[in-house]
Amino acid sequence: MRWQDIDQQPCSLARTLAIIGDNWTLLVLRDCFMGVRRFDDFQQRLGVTRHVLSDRLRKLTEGGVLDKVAYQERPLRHEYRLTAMGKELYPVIVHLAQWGDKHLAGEHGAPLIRYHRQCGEPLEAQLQCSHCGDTVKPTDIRVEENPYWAGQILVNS
Amino acid sequence: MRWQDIDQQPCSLARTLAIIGDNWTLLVLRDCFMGVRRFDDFQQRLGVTRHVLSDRLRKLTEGGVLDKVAYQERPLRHEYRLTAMGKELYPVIVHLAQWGDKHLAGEHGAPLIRYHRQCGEPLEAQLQCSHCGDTVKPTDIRVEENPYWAGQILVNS
DNA sequence: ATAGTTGGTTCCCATTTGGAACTTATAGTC
DNA sequence: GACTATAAGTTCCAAATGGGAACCAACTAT
Repeated sequence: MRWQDIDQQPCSLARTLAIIGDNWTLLVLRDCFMGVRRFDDFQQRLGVTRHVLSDRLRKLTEGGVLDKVAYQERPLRHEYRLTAMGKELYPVIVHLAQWGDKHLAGEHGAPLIRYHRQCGEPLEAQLQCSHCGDTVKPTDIRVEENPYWAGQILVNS
Repeated sequence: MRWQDIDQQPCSLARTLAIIGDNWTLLVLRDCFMGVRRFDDFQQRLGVTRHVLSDRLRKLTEGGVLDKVAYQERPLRHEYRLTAMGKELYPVIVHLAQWGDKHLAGEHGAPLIRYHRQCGEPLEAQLQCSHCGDTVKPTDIRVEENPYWAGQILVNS
C-alpha cells in the first residue's frame, strides 16, 4: 500500500495521519501554534525546502486544518491560519512536546516551558476523561469495534 | 535541512518527531497499543513494505519506544513491545484518533470506540493540567524560553 | 533604473519507497 | 529423506519523493 492511499482506511488515526502525518507537517503545525503564518517565516524557521513546504501547506489547507487568507492586495499576499478544527490538534502538539521534554532533553533542559496561565505552574498535561474527570491510562480503555467494520480493524483485544 | 538531521534541533517536538514522526511510524504505534507485537502481523495489518517496516521498528527500538525481545529460541524469534517510555505516547495516539473520529469519519461513524472502564462512558479526552486539574485551551498557555537557547526557538510571542 | 520583498515554481540529482522475490533457520508432514 | 510451512527479515529494481539551488511574478522602495 502506498502512503498516499492511507486516507482510504476506515481507521480514524490513519485518516488523521493522511493530513498531518507527513514528515515536516507536525513541525509546520508547531509553528502555527507559535503564531507563524507566512510562507517565508515557516521556511526559514524549519529549513525545509520550499516546494515541500508548499506541498504541506496545500495539504493542510485542503484538509481543513489551515485557512489561506489574503492579508493584502497589490501585490496579493496570503497567510496561513489555524482553523477551529486545526486548533483542536493542540493536545497532540503539547503531548508530543512534553514527551520530548521528559525523555529527550539534553543537559540544558527543555528549550521551552509552557505555563498554565490560570494556575501559573508549568503545564503537565495528562489524558483526562471529560465525562468523569479521571486521569486515563492505556489499560483503563476498552476498545469496541463499530459493527459496520467488524473484523477489519481489530485483530485481538 | 534534511529530515534525518531533525534530531539535532533543541526543540523537544522536533526530537520526538525524529523518532516517531516518520510516515508509517505512528501507525506502527497504533498497532502496538492494540497488542500487535510481531513483524508479520504489523506488515499484514499496515500493508507497509517489509524493509520500511524493518527500518521503522529499528528506529523505534533505538529510540527507546519499543523493546525487541526473544519469545523463542530455535529458531530465534523476536517480538516488539512498548517500553514504559513508549506507553507514555498513549495520549498522542488517543488525541489523534479522536480528532479523526470527530472530523474525518464517514457516514458509518468511527470504526472504533474507546470506553473508559472506570465510568463506562465513551472516552472524550481533554487536555488537563495535572497541577490544578483544569481543562487547558491553547490560549491558556504562556510559553517561555529557556535562556540557554534564547532567540533560537521563539520568533514572536 | 536598480534592488528588495513575498510566495511560490522549476530543475536536477540523490535518497527513499513500493513491490516482489529471496534467505535463514527450524518444525512438521508425506 | 524430501517437501512444505513459518517467522523475520534482506536484497533487488523501477518509480516517487526530497534537498538544494535557481528562477519567476508582482509589486514597493530608493
